[in-house]
Amino acid sequence: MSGGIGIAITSKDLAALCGVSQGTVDRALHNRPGISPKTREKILETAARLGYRVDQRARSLVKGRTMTLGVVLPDLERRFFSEIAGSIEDNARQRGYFIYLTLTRWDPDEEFTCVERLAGMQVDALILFSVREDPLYESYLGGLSIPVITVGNRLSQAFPFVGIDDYAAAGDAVGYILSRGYRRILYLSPPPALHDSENIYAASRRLAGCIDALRQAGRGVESWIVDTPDYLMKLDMIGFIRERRAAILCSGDLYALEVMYHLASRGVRIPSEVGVMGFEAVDMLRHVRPALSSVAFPADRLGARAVDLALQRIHGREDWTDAILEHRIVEGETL
Amino acid sequence: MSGGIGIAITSKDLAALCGVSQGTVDRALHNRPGISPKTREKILETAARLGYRVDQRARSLVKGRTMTLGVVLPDLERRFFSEIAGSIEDNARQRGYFIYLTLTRWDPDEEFTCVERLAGMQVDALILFSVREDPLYESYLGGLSIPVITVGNRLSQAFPFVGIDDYAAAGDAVGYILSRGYRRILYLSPPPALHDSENIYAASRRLAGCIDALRQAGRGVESWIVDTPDYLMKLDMIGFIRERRAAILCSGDLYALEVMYHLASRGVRIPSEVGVMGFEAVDMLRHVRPALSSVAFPADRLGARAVDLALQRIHGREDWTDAILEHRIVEGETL
DNA sequence: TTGAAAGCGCTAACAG
DNA sequence: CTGTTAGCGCTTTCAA
Repeated sequence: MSGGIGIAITSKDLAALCGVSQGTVDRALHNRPGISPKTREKILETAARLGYRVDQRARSLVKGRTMTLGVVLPDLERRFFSEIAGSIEDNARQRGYFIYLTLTRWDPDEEFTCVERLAGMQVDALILFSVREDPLYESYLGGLSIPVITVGNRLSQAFPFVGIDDYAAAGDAVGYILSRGYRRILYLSPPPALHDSENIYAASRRLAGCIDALRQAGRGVESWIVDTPDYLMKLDMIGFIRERRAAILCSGDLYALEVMYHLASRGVRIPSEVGVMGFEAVDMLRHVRPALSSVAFPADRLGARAVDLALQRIHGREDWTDAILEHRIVEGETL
Repeated sequence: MSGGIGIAITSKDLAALCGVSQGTVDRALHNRPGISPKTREKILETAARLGYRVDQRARSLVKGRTMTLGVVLPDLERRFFSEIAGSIEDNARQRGYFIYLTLTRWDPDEEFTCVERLAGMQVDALILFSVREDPLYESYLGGLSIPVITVGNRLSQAFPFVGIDDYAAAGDAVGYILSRGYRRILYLSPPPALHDSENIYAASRRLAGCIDALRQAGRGVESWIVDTPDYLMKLDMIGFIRERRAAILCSGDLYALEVMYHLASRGVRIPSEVGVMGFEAVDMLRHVRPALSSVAFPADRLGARAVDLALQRIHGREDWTDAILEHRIVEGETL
């Protein structure tokens, strides 16, 4: 035995071996009525003995459904994505669906390629975290013969969306920071879009939520926004920050870790001198000290809802509504 | 537009619309010889205009290859798995393959289900991190009509294996701990198999490597093995451990974090009182203090090699050899 | 250069 | 109860 030397057996083979027609074999295999117990028994027995397995792609050709969902994500590095991918897989498999997983690496062109190829594979629906922004692309997606569900990063009202309220989440984060007594707040935002074709919906909603919350906080609050890749250098205005207690709200836990690492190397103490808050609440970090204050998203439920929506649309239901699930402030030790 | 209302167009439609035969359409689409530039142009033009896309599953039926790889992993929680999944996806996609991702949740029965369903989908090869141990299962896998590549956890010599040398890695970890001056070492091992059907190859190799290295270290070294789920309680012999400097080698970074968290809550200082070492070297933890000493696996290269092997076997090459890639000690601040 | 026909493996509809 | 036929969408002969 050296792995994969077997020879596949077809329903036609089965028919020949049992001396019946293919139709009868089919009846036995999917125990449908209109077949005598004897013949069924015989067919089932030889099928089992020979390890017959129905060819799902042939089946899908006639059934018109492939029982697979196309999933398009930027990567699996960020815990949010691996969590949502896991959740989608779980839910899909439990309902008899497979998932084709494709990663775009944050490249809008790559995303198009992925979608195009998945469409060629005739997936029954698409679950898409889009990083692409482009009216033509949207009408292209709308013109596909399969339902498209967007997740995490909204594309347009035309497609069902599953995600959190990023605007409110950022606002709540700011609110939490304020409630901890900070009056000097810096928001570390992802850089603005490099190209027109980038979809930064979630990031811009967060930024807006942050700005508005800071504005509402009124005169007593000083604030900064940093959105450049050299943010660590920018933070070396920390001499300045250290003057009086300031807090840094980071648009992701990973950035928060980098910031904390950087601050630590500068001898800044957290949270006594500078407070830090993340965004995403990576599970693994629950075991790390100091525990990072953050905003948690229900990634597993997002994945479940995305699959729900996909299956609903597959089964022809047109009365979908977006699913905005609740975020949650995670109180840690860094504020 | 409301997402997925388009109607798919077939090569037959194309033929009718252009007033040619399906065969001619095919020649145009895959620019094969035997067609006049004119007709080709016309066909290509209408194909583009109508958004024709070849149905890959129909194509696969006649071609005999689905251009998809089945990937079976325990979960995506552990960074090692999400990293290897990402790497497999990257490499596969670059070579024109899709991946069906399935997760077993560490359940041997679930694993069988996944493999069985993937086989039904006629994937061209299987990349499998197996948690199942069972001679029947192995011969079942060997009897499949597709190649099986094992990754991370060896199944048997019958299947190509891509992984690291767990035995040596554990030995090196012990060696590193010794080199840091520790003479009292505790190894935190995953629990032994609960059922006969569990494949704990990697874990047992690590344990063996650890034991042998400790034995070789000789008389001057005291050691303990803990392999029960209540390991944190067991660690509360730390009053004892604290007597003289001891080190805890954990079979995974996550355990190491838990241990450190636990020790911290007991007021034990790391590494001055107790040293801790992990296994896996999760990338995100590079930004966490104290930086965890650990053993790194080249997950991305493992994924790449697994895809290589899969494609080689798909293309009929039988002269495979296992790919044992190098691990690396990551010097952190916890030892 | 093009068309017609057969077939991949399966299911569904209609006869018998 | 069972067989035959047609067809899913494509590719691949083999004729014309």
